[in-house]
Amino acid sequence: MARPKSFKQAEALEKAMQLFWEKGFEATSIQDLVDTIGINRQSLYNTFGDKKQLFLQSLDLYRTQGLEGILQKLAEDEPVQQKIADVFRFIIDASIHDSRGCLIANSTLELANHDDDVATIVCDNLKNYEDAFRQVLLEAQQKGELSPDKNPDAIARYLFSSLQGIRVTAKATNDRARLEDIAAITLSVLS
Amino acid sequence: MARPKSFKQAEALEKAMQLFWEKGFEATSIQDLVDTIGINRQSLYNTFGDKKQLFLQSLDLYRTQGLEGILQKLAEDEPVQQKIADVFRFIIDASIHDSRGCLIANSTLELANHDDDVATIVCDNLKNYEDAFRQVLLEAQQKGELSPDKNPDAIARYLFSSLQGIRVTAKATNDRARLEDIAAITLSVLS
DNA sequence: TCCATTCTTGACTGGTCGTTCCATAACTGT
DNA sequence: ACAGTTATGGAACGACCAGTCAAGAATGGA
Repeated sequence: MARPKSFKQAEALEKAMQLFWEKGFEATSIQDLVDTIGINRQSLYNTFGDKKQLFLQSLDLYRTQGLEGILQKLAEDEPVQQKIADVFRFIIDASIHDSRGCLIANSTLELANHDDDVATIVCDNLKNYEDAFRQVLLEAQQKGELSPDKNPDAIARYLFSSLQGIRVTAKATNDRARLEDIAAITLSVLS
Repeated sequence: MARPKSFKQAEALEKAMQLFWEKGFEATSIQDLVDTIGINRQSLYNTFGDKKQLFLQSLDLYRTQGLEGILQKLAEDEPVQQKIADVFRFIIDASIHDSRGCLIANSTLELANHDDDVATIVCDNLKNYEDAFRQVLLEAQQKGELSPDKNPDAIARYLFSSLQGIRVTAKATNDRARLEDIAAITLSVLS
């Protein structure tokens, strides 16, 4: 039919995502992307559209990957409090080993109040995480692992907000013990 | 001795800070600053140095102003839990009325892992807030308003981290009730 | 084999970036 | 009134920005 692409689109998008994650939207130039992805400028435009479209696709890829990881942890056959603690431990590990933090959070603060498309993805992400936590908390109440006095809706929001806080705090301190202190107190409201 | 400036330096810095707060560091151009501040390009360079120096001065101005506001609230002659609740209510109000969020948090995620000067200010800010909370929590323990079982150090860290989380969450939802739910659960660990 | 289609290449666009130069204006102390 | 000093204004710098163009290369189907 026609000449095939000389690169894999999924791999290229992954590289773009990594670079946006490293540098942020504004600080990443098309030239940076061309160099990092290793494809030609025009191929980039043909495949992904302009810079903002490529960014949105990168952001959505990150969101999907991240959510998937969390959902897996929450689907384990373990006590709910332990599963949620695992999620917090995972985020703390990630924050310490990777100074880029969270691409969603970075993009939220950089762009969400000026760009509706970014705001939509950010909002979806919030909703997905809160839903995941809420569902697991409801199950916990059914199993008797969580007091029926607690409000799963509100706690789900609280947990997500706490995770965001930890990610921001982690950029100001690399002290794992401090972050674990925060997580421990956060999780104490579950018992 | 020489020709005096035709503008007030403090006012110019305030305007620069407002603009950086609105747009972020990368998205703010020197031309934007010249237009917004209303002074000549060369005067800007003479007075504040280059773009990054001006940004650092703006960031430090914001940090000082913000900290002062919080310290005032924590110095009131009221029960400690109420004072801390006031701080949270204040942050929620600010987050809802001002979509720019927190300049420190914005700068943390945009720049802290690439710029040591920004990281230093961000780190100082963390320390100042944690110190303020810790001191107030220690006083609370002395007055019997807070259980001696609690660890003021860890709770101080936890409170600051929670505030950051709320500021990030507020960019994804403008629903005041949700943010107040989060604050209520956060503060429940004090009692 | 040849055509239609798509991908790749590299030069190129107009515009904007942060920063600097230099001539001139305006002020103070003498 | 003059000298010394600093502020101002506007033009200019080279570098880089996001995005486009046209020509050639490579493929699959007929």
